[in-house]
Parts: sequence; C-alpha cells; structure tokens
Amino acid sequence: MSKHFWLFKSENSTWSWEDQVAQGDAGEEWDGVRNYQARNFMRDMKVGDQGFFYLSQRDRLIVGIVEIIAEAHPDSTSDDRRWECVDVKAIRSLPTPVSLDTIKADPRLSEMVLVKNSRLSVQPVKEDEWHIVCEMGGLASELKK
DNA sequence: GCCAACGTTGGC
DNA sequence: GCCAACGTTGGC
Repeated sequence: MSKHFWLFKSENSTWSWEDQVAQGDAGEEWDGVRNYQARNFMRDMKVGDQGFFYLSQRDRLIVGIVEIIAEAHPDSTSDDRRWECVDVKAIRSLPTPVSLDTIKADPRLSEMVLVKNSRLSVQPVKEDEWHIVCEMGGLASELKK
C-alpha cells in the first residue's frame, strides 16, 4: 500500500502555517470542512500520507508539508455527525514557497485540482505532481529519500 | 471589491 | 427528483 498525497487549503488569517507548526508533533484537527467531496477525500487518507499546506486568498502559496497522524473521525467543531476530519502535523516548510502562478505556468501541472477546481479545499495530488512541486519548493534532495 | 464557479437548500 | 434561489469560496 503506497503513500498518497494531498493538498490542504487554509486562509492565513484563520489558520496559518505558523499556527500549524506551533502544534508540533501533537498536530491538530483539520476541522471546519463542510463539503462532501473534501470530506470524502479525508476519509481516504491514511496515517503517513502527506499533504501540501496551501494558503488561499491573498497569498496563493504552498508553504509547507504536513503528515496525516490520525484518520477520519468526527469533527469536534460540529454537532452534525456527517462532518469528519483528519489530524495533521507540520513536517517541514518549503525552502521556497511555490506560488499558484508558478504552478499554473508549468504545463506538467495543468491537471492539478488546484488549477482545475480552485474551490475545493481538500484535494488529492498525483505522485508526479507532488515531486514536481517539491522540487520547485527546493526539496529536490528530499526526493531520493 | 467584484464576480464566476460551484455547492447547498428547499419549494414544488 | 428537479431546479431556482441563495450562499460561499477564492482568483483576479
């Protein structure tokens, strides 16, 4: 069973990368998602999967990498049992944050959900897309690991 | 700040 | 079960 890759969107003013990093290895619920597609992707996530941390709105940057540390469970911020979330912890910052413009400028990334469905807040990333963005972010040497 | 795209709600 | 009305997201 291979690892899968994802992308989580956040608004810097609501939950920043610094907030995520401050949680350390304890991590934090990725709560507040009220969209079935996004929830279903979270249900598919396994411990050890990794995801990009993307800042929407003004920033439009992928700034870091998180890892899934708990699989889908009820969202503590909702009484509605329909809503679930995973827990994630920050793994590392990207030496060079990757902008939406950069992603859109690369034809290899034209099929990314981030490009095709800009409103989906939790989304899958293909393995080759993951590696390309990691490389853009200054993590080329990490890919060998 | 605008608005297109999309998701959700609720009346029928 | 359809679809109009409405609300929200997020790029621009």
